[in-house]
Amino acid sequence: MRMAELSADTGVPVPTIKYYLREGLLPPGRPVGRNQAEYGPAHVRRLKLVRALIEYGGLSIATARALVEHLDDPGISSGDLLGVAQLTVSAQHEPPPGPGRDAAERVVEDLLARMGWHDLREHPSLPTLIGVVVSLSELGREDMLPVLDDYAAAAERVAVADLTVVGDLEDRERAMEVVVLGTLLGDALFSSLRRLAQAHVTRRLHGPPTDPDRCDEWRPSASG
Amino acid sequence: MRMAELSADTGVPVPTIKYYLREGLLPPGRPVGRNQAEYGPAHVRRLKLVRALIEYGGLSIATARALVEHLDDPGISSGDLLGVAQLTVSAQHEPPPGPGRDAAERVVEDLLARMGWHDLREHPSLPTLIGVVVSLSELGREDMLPVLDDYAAAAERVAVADLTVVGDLEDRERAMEVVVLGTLLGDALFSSLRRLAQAHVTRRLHGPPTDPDRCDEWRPSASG
DNA sequence: GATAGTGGTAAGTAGCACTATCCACTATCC
DNA sequence: GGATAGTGGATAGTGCTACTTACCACTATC
Repeated sequence: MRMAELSADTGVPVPTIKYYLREGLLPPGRPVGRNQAEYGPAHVRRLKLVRALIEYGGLSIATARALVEHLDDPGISSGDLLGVAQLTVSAQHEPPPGPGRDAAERVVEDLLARMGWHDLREHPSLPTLIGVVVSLSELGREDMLPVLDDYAAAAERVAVADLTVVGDLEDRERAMEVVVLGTLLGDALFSSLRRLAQAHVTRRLHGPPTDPDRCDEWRPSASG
Repeated sequence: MRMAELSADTGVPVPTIKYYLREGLLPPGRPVGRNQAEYGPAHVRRLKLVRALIEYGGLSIATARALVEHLDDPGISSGDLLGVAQLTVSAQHEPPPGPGRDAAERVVEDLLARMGWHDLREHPSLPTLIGVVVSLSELGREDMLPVLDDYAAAAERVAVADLTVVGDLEDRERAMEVVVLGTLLGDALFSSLRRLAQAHVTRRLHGPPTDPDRCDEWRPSASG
């Protein structure tokens, strides 16, 4: 398989494939002659994986590279990879110190205690969680904090489902892929479902949108 | 209140405030003299809101502007705003047509039917959902599709919690804010909680990460 | 033997989110 | 009342990212 076929199979333009090769997102093909190389199904797969991570997982090129490097690393377990995937994907939003932050930390600590989630003080997602709570408090929206318990319960349910799928696999390479895809595409999956569920629940509670002139705002048009 | 105080209260640099004023993210102050203007608490609030939307909601400047424009629009209900918020925040990922897409559409349709979610055919989040399913199928990860039911059930639980908070409010302006914040910061909130839950569940099932040398990869360091 | 395609590299581009600089003017402090 | 810092407003520039274009010597194919 040459580059044109690789491009056709994945929908990724040839110059972009060259770029990904340069950036190490895609391993080079098996060289065959001075300026010819052979690509296989593994390249198609990797390219689709990278595109999915970037498009739906919202990863940057650099983050995607870090992830696929770990994917190729034989000395890493799927549990470790989960941590790496989580780290690479969590933007570090260190909230500014102050009384607001201290209060938010207490809120989050209490939540973790209620859930029975222990020893997560070092987790890279904690600062983001605390930062969101700080923002909500500064905006005077403490009335939104009680939903944290519902969110956490739902999150635990999702996590159990995630880990169950991984647990069924003994093939290490596949397990790693499931971890990465589950962590990253799972976010996109869940937020889509959340929006759909919101629409469903809203309609059940309040009926359809009140202003018929605005229904077209649900369609893809402007202001994206 | 002058610009310097506005900057001090929010942590946003003065040139950035000027930029936001130019871009319409922040309404101009009440003019007082030829080159002086007065800002109030509403400006502080709006600025914090915008920062939260951008930082934790991941919105672009253009999307944030579209949202705050709708926030100021008196002729829009909170139900409509939910739709607008969802639309502005959902990146439109139209998956390419083909047999893979048809199959994915059927998978999603069945899921919606099982959940009892009707009349969502036009919802802007559907293409994203279908796109993720297409990606998973193309990567041969159909074994991840069964978790969709768990995700959807969790999403419904979260949506009910979301809408309950909104329903408690009669003040329209506050309700709109809750909708926007809930939709956008809720994503960040939930994915943080999901990662924490994954860590918790993983540890309960498999014990701590196997390779102690890799534990430092949980800390913020490289490869972001 | 003409043409299209190949791998590889260097340079260019478009968009985004600021940031710097300048301006005439004003408020404030000594 | 004069120096200084700050104001609103505009234009231009910056740094980054994710490609895209252009070019090269070479090769496969018609």
